[in-house]
Amino acid sequence: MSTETQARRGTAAGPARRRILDTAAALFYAEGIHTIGVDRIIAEAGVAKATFYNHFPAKDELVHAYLCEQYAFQRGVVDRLREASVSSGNTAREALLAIYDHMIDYGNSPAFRGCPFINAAAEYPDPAHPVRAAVAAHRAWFRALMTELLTAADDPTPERTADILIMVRDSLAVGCDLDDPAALRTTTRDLLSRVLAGPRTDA
Amino acid sequence: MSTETQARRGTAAGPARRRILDTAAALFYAEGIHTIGVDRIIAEAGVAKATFYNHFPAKDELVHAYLCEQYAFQRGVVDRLREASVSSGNTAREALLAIYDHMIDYGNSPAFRGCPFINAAAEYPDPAHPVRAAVAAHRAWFRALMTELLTAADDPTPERTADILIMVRDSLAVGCDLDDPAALRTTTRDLLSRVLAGPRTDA
DNA sequence: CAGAGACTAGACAGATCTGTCTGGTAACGT
DNA sequence: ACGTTACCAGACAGATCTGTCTAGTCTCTG
Repeated sequence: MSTETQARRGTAAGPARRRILDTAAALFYAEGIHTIGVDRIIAEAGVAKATFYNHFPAKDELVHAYLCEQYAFQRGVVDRLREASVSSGNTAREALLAIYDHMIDYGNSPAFRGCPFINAAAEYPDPAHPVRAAVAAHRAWFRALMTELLTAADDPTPERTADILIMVRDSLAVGCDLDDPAALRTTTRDLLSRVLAGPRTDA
Repeated sequence: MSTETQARRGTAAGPARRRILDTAAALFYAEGIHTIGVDRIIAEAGVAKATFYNHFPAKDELVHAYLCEQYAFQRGVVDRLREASVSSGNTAREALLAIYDHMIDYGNSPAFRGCPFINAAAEYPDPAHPVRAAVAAHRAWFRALMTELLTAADDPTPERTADILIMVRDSLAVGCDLDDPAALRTTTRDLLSRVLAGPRTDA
């Protein structure tokens, strides 16, 4: 099969599959995974049921694809932020803070409803479920990213501080959904200022 | 109706209602709320369906009761911890750290599956739903508790630091479920040491 | 003893969910 | 022109979910 055909209506990138994934992502994120039925996704995506089950043999496959796309999306955002930071001549510490500023902005957007991975994990408690593996992959990526930036920023204990920054990320996602996200802007910056220079020696 | 009768099999404290609440709490927490059907609660509690719907007119009422009990339970635990701390002559700061140590222990228990309130909120995104109100009440209590202890511990900015400690709590709950809870013991203590003496002036 | 109230057992209705299957349309490549 | 393939429309099966209802038991109270 020619690549030209694939680009137009190939199995891997057909417009139906895209529509399914986009509507599923919006619905899963906004209303939860278990509450959204396949019928609703089909109706809102304007897709036949057979087409849906042709692209995704089971609902779980769609859920997994949804998380994989979220993962890729976040990596893309971070990559662009880092490039912008590098081309501006920023330090690694400034690049790291830019990532958190972006997360705070995102948490303040009206559609924000928490971290898709944390929310999915709450709905899939079984550690052996593929959803949990997707969540773990995303977390491993973020941990490595933090460690790398902290090392470049000459943090005295990059792995340790990275673990702390993951905690900051998680609490930011939870708090922006459950508390006042505007207040968390100040709180998070304060927290980062207390965290980013290493453990205290004067306490 | 005499209180004696109530104690034995009264409407407010019948053993059937207790069994329903206990099994529902265990199942909701371990496997999620939407995934647990009323039939399963009824079967595992050994209760007739009519009895269930007599005590809880709808499943949502049971969910709400489940969260209210969790709230009461946590308040009880904290109250006992504070009393123990006071009778040991501990400072407010030590009492606060004891609460976090207890949360870390809890997060390291094998049955730990995250914070029941955060998990419930993930399953009930609608801000107008009673579940969200129960979550907000619990968070308001915890914020007030932190502020009180920090004020007693002479923290220079108790409200601000309290907001940060809520973030620490949330990330602890998420992380103990999704990451290695044993590692979070060290990480959290490190984080608290960086946080608890106020914002840095040397950075 | 008689009545009230909590409880059990389980059928039942109606909706919804996942997944399958049939049948038809339209665009493409050979 | 023909076959392939992606797609649409919708019926259907089987399970499961919430909630209602009937009928009967048991225990305590008056």
